[in-house]
Amino acid sequence: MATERSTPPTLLDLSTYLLSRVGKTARGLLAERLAERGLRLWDMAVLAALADFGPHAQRDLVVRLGVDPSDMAKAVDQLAAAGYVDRARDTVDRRRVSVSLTPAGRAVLADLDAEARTVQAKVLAPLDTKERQLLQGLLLRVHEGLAGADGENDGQGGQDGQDGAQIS
Amino acid sequence: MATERSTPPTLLDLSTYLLSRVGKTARGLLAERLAERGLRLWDMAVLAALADFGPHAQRDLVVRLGVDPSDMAKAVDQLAAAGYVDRARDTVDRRRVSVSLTPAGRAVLADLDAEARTVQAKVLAPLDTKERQLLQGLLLRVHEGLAGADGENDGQGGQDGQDGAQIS
DNA sequence: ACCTATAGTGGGTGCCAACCCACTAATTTT
DNA sequence: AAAATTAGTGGGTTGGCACCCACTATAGGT
Repeated sequence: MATERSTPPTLLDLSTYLLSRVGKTARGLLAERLAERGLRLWDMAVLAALADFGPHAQRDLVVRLGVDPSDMAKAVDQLAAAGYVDRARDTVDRRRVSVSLTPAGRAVLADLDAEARTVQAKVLAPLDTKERQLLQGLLLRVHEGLAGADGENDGQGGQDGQDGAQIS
Repeated sequence: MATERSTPPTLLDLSTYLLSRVGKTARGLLAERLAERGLRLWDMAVLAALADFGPHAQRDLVVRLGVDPSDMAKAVDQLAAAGYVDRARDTVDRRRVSVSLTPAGRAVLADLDAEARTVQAKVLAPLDTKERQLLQGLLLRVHEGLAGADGENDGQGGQDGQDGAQIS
């Protein structure tokens, strides 16, 4: 029988395609794990930001992660409900809400990180250690490039422009 | 002022994250271009499949690309309306609809391919030619690994399982 | 012919990401 | 102290993807 599941070479030849395809799979697998804990991908991003940079005003999280303030509010809300972060009004500027990681939050993050690495191992299975590092390095540079050159937000009519620095 | 847009190192250290992030950007940029022509990412996949493997019964496209038959119907419908593919009932088995690329379709595909390469150039800007090839090779292997290892459609309980070979 | 299986379609669902606006509360400016 | 600005929220919209079911038309087996 002819038609097995095979991707058209035209596509396979496009790094863009591979990137997008593999990326999506990776994202999907990870998201699946996170979902088991009732979290989404960028709840993890928030936790990571707090862990790496310490407590943030919610506003700063918004800036750092490039999400809509309104969405951030929802995310933080959820994380607070789960006990992973604390929300406290800033004493000096009482408009601000200072968000900080709880021990539970730190623990979950470690957990998620472990999960991520498991997924990673699965996804990158065909590569040996050296190659993985190579890939990591290349991706990192590409990522940095994107962050910098993101420049021309031509704001085309599109209703779902994905400029920002979204995670999920 | 402190908080500039910087991604938490915890995340940057995860290839999974980079993959997903960069992949998403790539996808986004490409999708944006396609959208200008009223196409979506996997309209392109359909065109590519037809170009690479010749006319397909719609059913075979479904198998090859791993999409829902119903969704394929819609996609083909749209492509046909745009004049990029021809739909003809198979003379031997009149249940089947044979889908083939029109010259217009072929032209658009070439066009899209060019667009994709433009996007690619932008995304991979930080890398030199050799590195791009390296990346391409690594991704290709990872992709193959995923295709193979995904093995059985385990039909996990998940509500949005992303098994298949989806493009978009 | 009858029954079952297969190809394609149409309609509709749930989920999630990304946005946007209107509103409150607190703060800074004048 | 009024006006303007900024932080956070709540509510709701849009669009895409993946999925599923019911239905028609055609084939094939017996």
